[in-house]
Amino acid sequence: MAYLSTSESSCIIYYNCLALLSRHPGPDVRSQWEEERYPEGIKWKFLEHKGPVFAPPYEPLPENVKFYYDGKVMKLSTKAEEVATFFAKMLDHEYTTKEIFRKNFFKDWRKEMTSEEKSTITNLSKCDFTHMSQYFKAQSEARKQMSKEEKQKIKEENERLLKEYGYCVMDNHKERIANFKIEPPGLFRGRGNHPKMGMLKRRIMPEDIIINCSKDSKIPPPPPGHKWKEVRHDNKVTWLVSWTENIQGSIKYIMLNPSSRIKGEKDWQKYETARRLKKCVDKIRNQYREDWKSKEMKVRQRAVALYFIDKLALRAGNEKEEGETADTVGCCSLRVEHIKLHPELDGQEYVVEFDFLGKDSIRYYNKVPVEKRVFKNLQLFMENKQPEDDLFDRLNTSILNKHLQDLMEGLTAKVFRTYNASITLQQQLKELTNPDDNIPAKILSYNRANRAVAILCNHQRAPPKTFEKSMMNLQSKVPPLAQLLGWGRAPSAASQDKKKAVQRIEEQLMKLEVQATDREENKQIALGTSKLNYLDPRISVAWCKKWGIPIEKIYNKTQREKFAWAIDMAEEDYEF
DNA sequence: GGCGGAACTTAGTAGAATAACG
DNA sequence: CGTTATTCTACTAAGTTCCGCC
Repeated sequence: MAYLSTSESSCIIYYNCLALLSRHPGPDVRSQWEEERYPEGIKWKFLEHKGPVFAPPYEPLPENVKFYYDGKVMKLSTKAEEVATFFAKMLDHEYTTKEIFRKNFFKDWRKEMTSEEKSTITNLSKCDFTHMSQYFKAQSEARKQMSKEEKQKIKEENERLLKEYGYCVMDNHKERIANFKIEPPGLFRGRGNHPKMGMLKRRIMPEDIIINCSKDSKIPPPPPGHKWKEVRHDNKVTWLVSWTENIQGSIKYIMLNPSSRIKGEKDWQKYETARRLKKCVDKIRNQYREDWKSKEMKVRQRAVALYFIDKLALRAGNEKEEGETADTVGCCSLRVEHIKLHPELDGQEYVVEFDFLGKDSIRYYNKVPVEKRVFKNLQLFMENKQPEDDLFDRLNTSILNKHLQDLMEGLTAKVFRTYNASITLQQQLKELTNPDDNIPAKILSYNRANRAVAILCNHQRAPPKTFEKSMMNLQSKVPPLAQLLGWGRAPSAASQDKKKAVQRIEEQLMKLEVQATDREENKQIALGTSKLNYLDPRISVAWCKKWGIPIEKIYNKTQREKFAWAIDMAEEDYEF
């Protein structure tokens, strides 16, 4: 078959094949196609790459850059100095004032010291890193001031590195690697109130590295004088390189770029699963509403949790090991203290007030009117419990997902987020797009639809530091234009040229207003995450085709590469 | 079921690159 | 053309899911 072709053009054939399938997205067709290519969990047949790029070795500080302990100059050993520089580089950051950060840092730093240093340096507060810090600031300033030629040289070196290490060959396709550089050593910066913040992330050596590639490929050589930890040939996984990180003891991977076949296919599959949910979501909703009445507490809890996941797009919420990570929760791990019940609030009945920290310690705050049965169940679940007790004490993600699997093949909690995000975009686009609008106004509508999803998924960002100023700048452009318009309108018998000029200015003015509105509404909302991970790109592609919007207005270059499959397959009548 | 490990997706942010401005 | 605002990319942390073992 065409898509098994090994020729250079097979990439195009592959996409065409996807396009063909998209018009007949039956499960048999796809599994047939997948089986042909990769029987039972086989991810590739050939994989060749150059291995990772290691962090540059530590360069000791120049002699004249001093570290002071208790007011006196102290020369540090190379190892201790390196760790000290990590701290010095973060001196301006709030992190370095936090008790936990300082405690963790100091403990790990001491491990790198010589016994002499260890006996001298016993109090972090007596350490003076300011000179080191100033040196680094000067360095980064100097980097900014570099000449064009010097900057060009660095750029070329980066390009060389990318060219040599940034690509691999997987099944006859040259693919871009997402992260071919090994994470450099430094101080761990967790998000939120992380118990391990400030700990030393150690330097990764070739001896830590597991290489994964095919037997018949050219195996990447370790750096001279070094050995890999292991070379394996596991084609049931997609990663090229892995190592174990020392903070949480978890495994890190080097994998392919989102533009790669293997990621694109998976992404497509994800949206197909969400579309299958669309077909049975009504039935599932009826089912969980029935389950609210169940005799079994476990079933009731499951049904209420699922209602939250569906209605509020909450994450599943796995249990976490206490003291290992920041205290954050998702649906199944909600505690009594995270919700407040209001039989009546602001004229609404049965309101649940949510207030908890979710992924990345982003706060979820929401007041939601729920159905009476849900409310009564919640009261029941909270009876005789302490604030720190689990709300759903008979439930976890594994129980929930097992149940979901029974309702639909491939259904898990996160599919609801994908489904609700994508269906919301589609609905909002239908509702908000005004056919008579010009392109900028239509794009504003698109962004608003996107924003509705971001709000649903609680995708927040810190307001940009220059937000107020940039708003002012934008506003200040309006009066001169308006004035110009006032002049242009005055003569009653305006020439053809003048009319055109007026029209142009009106357009500019309108564009400006649209821009200002968009920016204001976007202050604390991050659109990127939903765009990249939750919205079926075919919805956006179809919308662009339908309204004659250039796809570049919606997706930048990287995004177009990631969504190449969708851009190729979706027609203007695509329905999620 | 409970647990730990492995693999993979999803997440916000810092800083680089690029565009807009004067 | 240099400076500043905005956009994009790289980075890596933090989730979810699945699987094998007891």
